[in-house]
Amino acid sequence: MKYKEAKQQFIQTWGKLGSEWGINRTMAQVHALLLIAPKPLSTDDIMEELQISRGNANMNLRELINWTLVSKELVPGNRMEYFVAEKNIWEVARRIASERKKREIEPAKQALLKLKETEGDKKNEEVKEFIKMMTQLSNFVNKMDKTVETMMKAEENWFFGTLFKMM
Amino acid sequence: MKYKEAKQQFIQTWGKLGSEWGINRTMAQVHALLLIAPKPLSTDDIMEELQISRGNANMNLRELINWTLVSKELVPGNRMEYFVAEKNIWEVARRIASERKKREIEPAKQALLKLKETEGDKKNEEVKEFIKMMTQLSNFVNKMDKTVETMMKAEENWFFGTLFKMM
DNA sequence: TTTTATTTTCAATAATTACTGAAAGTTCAG
DNA sequence: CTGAACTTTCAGTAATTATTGAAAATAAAA
Repeated sequence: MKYKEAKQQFIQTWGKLGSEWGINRTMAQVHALLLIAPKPLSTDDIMEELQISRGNANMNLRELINWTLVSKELVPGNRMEYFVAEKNIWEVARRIASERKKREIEPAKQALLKLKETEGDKKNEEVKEFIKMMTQLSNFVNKMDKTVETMMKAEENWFFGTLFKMM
Repeated sequence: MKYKEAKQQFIQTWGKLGSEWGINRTMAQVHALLLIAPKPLSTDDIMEELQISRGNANMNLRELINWTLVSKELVPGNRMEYFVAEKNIWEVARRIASERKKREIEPAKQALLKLKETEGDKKNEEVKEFIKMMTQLSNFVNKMDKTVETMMKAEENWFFGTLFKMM
């Protein structure tokens, strides 16, 4: 496969994967573009490559910056803003994990913790089942949370190395 | 908090978490309802509880069955279909991981593997950067894939136990 | 300061995704 | 068989989510 085709296919693949995991498709495509760019890209570069509007490009770039996956870079002698992505994939994975933990897991964890304390007749089958399930879920989410924390602190080779020794 | 309120809140929480991770909100809500149900539920029960149409309830139940998270259960002396969810959360997690691996990770993995073999001038900065990134991503996805495989075979206490010894 | 370049915002609109409800299909008791 | 009970499908519609583009805001240069 030729480079140009491969590039387009990567952008599509990354966009599709993102949208399957609840990430805006265009945001994932902008990320893909920056991941493979050997030099910083401007908003206009991104608009051109993905054929999207300035507003769309701008919003998704800001969002990628919020996710700490992309940062601004000043190109000397140039007023325009340029953007670069974090290129180390382990670091990328850690940052995504960290953001999703903060945005989605933690709130769910808090909610489950409260729900575990539901009042009610402990003899009632429904109430019993409910509390049992909330307890199970709460325990599980806590363990997943700790796993992500371990990952966030860990160095890649050590993490997977240790993990694969388990197998 | 009273049971009725807690139940509604759990359904909302689970639905929200699902939709944030690319799962149809209603499907997640049906799942929530079945997770806390002490007895099998009929399509009508679910329509009533979630205030949704028969078509919607039916489609989401089928989809949950495809995900192997829910199964049909025949209630003797009754023609109607009843549904139960797998209640062991570790098992639920394994099945979700297994399905997402199959549906989303594997295809991406295959695509990256092909893209790594992109032809082109190896002196060209863009081509060099592209191949470097595809190689990194491919390696990473392979490791994640293996991790999920380990998890799928493992018993919960052993898995988290071993993992937490790492910390 | 004024002008010009650039970024941000957001109301209007488009695109996508999800839902309804009734008709068609299936299953089973009589 | 036949008909009632129940399930599935899917065209039409509703709801949600994403995008555009132009005006407002900001920042740098003249």
